[in-house]
Amino acid sequence: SQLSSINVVLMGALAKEFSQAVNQGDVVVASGFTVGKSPTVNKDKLHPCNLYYSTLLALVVIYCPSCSSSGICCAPKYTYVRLGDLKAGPAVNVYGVVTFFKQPYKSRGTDFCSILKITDQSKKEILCKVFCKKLEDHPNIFQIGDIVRLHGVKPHSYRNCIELVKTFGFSALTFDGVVGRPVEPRTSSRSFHFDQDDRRVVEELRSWASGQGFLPAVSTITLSAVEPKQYFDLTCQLLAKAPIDTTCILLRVWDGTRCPYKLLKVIVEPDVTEGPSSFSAEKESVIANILIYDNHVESAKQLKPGDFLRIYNLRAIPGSSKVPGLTSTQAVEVDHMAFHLHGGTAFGRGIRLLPEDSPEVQELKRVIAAIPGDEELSDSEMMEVWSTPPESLVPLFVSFVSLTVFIMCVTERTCGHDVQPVMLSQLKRSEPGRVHHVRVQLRSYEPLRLHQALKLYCSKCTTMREVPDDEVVDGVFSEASRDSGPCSPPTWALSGQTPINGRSGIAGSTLEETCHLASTYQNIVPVRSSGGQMDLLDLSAPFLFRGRKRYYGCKRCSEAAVREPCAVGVELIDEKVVAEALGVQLLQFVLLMKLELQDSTDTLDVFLWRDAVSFHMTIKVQLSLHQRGPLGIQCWRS
DNA sequence: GTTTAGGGTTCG
Repeated sequence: SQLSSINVVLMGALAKEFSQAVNQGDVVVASGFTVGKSPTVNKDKLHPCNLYYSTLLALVVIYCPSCSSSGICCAPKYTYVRLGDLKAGPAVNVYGVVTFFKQPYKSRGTDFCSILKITDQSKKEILCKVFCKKLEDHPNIFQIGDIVRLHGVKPHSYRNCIELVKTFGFSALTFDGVVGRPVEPRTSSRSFHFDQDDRRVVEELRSWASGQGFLPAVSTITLSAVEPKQYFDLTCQLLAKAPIDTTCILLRVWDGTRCPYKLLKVIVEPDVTEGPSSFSAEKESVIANILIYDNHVESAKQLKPGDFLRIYNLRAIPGSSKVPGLTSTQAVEVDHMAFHLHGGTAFGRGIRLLPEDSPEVQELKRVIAAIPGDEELSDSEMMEVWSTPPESLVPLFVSFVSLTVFIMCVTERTCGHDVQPVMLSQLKRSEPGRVHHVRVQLRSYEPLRLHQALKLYCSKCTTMREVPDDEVVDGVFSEASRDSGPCSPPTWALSGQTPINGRSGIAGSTLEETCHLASTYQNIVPVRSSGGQMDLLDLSAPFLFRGRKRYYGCKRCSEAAVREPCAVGVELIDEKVVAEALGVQLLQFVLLMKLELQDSTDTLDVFLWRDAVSFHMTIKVQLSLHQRGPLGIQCWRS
């Protein structure tokens, strides 16, 4: 229509309230009206449509431009029916305390189905059935005792009982049911009506329910309190997960407490594990392996390491346990506690993600933070990570998809905190060598993976090179083994006490064998036979293996030869001692990053590089999980 | 203005 006016039809209490409040010239905002044909269009030639008041949704706000008075809200009062007064008939609105619930699950039809039972002061217990395609439209219930407000539910009679079924105009708000907690509605609705009366209803239901005794004394059980054969709800953080077979997925979780029973170990391939494939022995001892079956596999697939979860109706199974997907060669562990989430939805069985800001997650975070030794990675642990072959780091960092870099301040030794920030355009015009502060936005950064930032640096010739990947190193090893002929190693090289080791005299060892040896011997120097003499490998490969760490030498600056290290009187034979003995110029691990910064005036490329061991001071880097916040590992380097 | 499910432990 070209017409710029339209009729709005109000009825009932809203019409009365509106007529008392409105004045000519007021601005009116009408929301939630339905559009219908105007029956008078032929007579009045006005707009062919009218806006009609709809009982469940209409809201009118009046604003007076001349006096700038605040808007007057003429929303109709929603009316709520006591559960004891429900009769089969048109849609109603209700409040109730949740006494039973099933997480939304995929129905055989087109929607997800939520089942809940609610009660109120009338003590009538009513079953509610909610069918919605979108998960977020379902009531967001975490535990028994939560309070729901349901709009647009239709009372039906089924087997002589009144049930409520979601109908058109359905919406749900959920509240924590604990007396004293903030009254904050959980909902995906962008707008909803909630006022002091609603608050009062929630608080009344809370205090009524607290005296009724149907709320569980402890809402969930921790790993430390779980008993064999028990069914329980577990609030926990997901650390890693791995598929077992088509009907089973493994979740590795912890809740910050130690289970008094031995926990089932499940061995899976590291390359199918999402999240770290292993943890320190200390951490492993508090990690529970949970086998998730059948219909729950689908929801488990959506979870990410770092997520906080509640698993409902988990079963603790003592004794031997057959794990699907494992071959007969893997020993079945007897007397270890296994946790199963069986198929089906009986007893509310299911998994749900808990939001970061929920009191349960806040509490869980406190408990986890208090576990000794689980602070952020120490420098040595970080170094451990950095000097590990990049491939094995990938699972650890694959989830770090967003990298935020805060330029905090330059260290006190080089400038003071009173330096005023300058714009980038100004900075680019200034003379070199001066110290500046900038306040900028990070536009992009490279590399995207932390391990890719790791380089090898020679402090003598100041060149930098990439850390070779295993394929390259493998090549050097097999090349060396082809060359190997007989040679007589010096006697000192055969002793397990010395830092020199190699399968000299026969053939060179493979990279894999060397890594294996490195777990037994403190220092492994791979060697090859060259003209009957023992020689070092090409310096493209590490010249030294110490545990999981590998050390490299500079090809340009080393004058390498196999010599006995003069380790007499030296207590610790470390990489420096070995490098010196072999005439190898040791390469340092450094971190190199490129940042693209911008402000309103210009952009600037910044290269950061630093000794990996003392990477701190100038930059504070927060690595965070992009998805849903919580972190398996939160790294703050400062 | 349809259907789905309509609570009540797997069977690994």
